Amino acid sequence: MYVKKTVPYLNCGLDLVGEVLYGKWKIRILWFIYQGNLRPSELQRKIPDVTRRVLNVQLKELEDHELITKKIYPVMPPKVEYTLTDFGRTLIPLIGSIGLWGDEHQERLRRVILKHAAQSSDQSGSDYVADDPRFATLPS
Amino acid sequence: MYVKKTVPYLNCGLDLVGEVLYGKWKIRILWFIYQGNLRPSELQRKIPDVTRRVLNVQLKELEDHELITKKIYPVMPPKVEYTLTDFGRTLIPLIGSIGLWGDEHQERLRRVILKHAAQSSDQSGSDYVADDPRFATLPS
DNA sequence: TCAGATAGGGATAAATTTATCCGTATTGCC
DNA sequence: GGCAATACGGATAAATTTATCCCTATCTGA
Repeated sequence: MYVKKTVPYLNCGLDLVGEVLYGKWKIRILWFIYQGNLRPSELQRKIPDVTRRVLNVQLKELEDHELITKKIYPVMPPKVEYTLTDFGRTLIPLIGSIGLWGDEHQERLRRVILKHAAQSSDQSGSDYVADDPRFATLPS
Repeated sequence: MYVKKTVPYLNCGLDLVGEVLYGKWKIRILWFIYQGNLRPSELQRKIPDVTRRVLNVQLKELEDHELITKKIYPVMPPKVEYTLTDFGRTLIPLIGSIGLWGDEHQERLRRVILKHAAQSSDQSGSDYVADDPRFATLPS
């Protein structure tokens, strides 16, 4: 298991949230669990792009951070279910709003994301350069 | 400049948001700009743990994604200011709520984060294993 | 008997992100 | 003159995250 070499930066609430929610699939995993996809195999079908390995790793971290709970049924073939903890559930409204914002701005987001991905060589260089003569020298 | 080798996963609003907000310092940068810290040097003082290099990289991405605007004053020594775009500003309420949630749950977050960081070898293994005999075999 | 479903995880590779180091420029201050 | 402040970005290294590959187990159904 990989162990961090740098110390986390925990100054404000935003930093703390980052620490537990930063992970490529974490927010989506929480959301799908909330939607009733409790078993790892169900989650994987919902998010085909994660590999099972990575899904397990992120689930473990969410569990360590007490956002979800793992329940192992001692049966064969194996059965495991994850559920949101009360703590994890308090995040749902936030995740909901974030998803909503994304949906509302879907087109624009898709445009800007695709524009600056891969080989799209955009040379517009649209930085605004103030040409106001007052700024010819920095006001002290 | 690094160019991605994998295609982005853009199925729902949540995926889209992830694409523009995923970056160790991005949310905090947006927040500090919102708070009036417009110049790169001011931002760096607010977030001492980012290096100027990385700060520039993330600012560039936020700019590419149209969340902030860069204004260059042609003066010497150089002066640059970033501002939230109207689009970027629509994110502020969300970021505000996230930060609030983090503040509210500050203690718990700090605890779970520190517990599972670095060398803290916790062997509690608190997974819940159902011992209900009904699950001795999987119900079909 | 063999494929497929279920779930887990070690070792390792690849991708990505973040950090370090250094060089460019100019002005002002001691 | 030397040093700090302002800002930018290439080359490269280190850290971190994510992915690939492979092996373990058992049961069901074709």
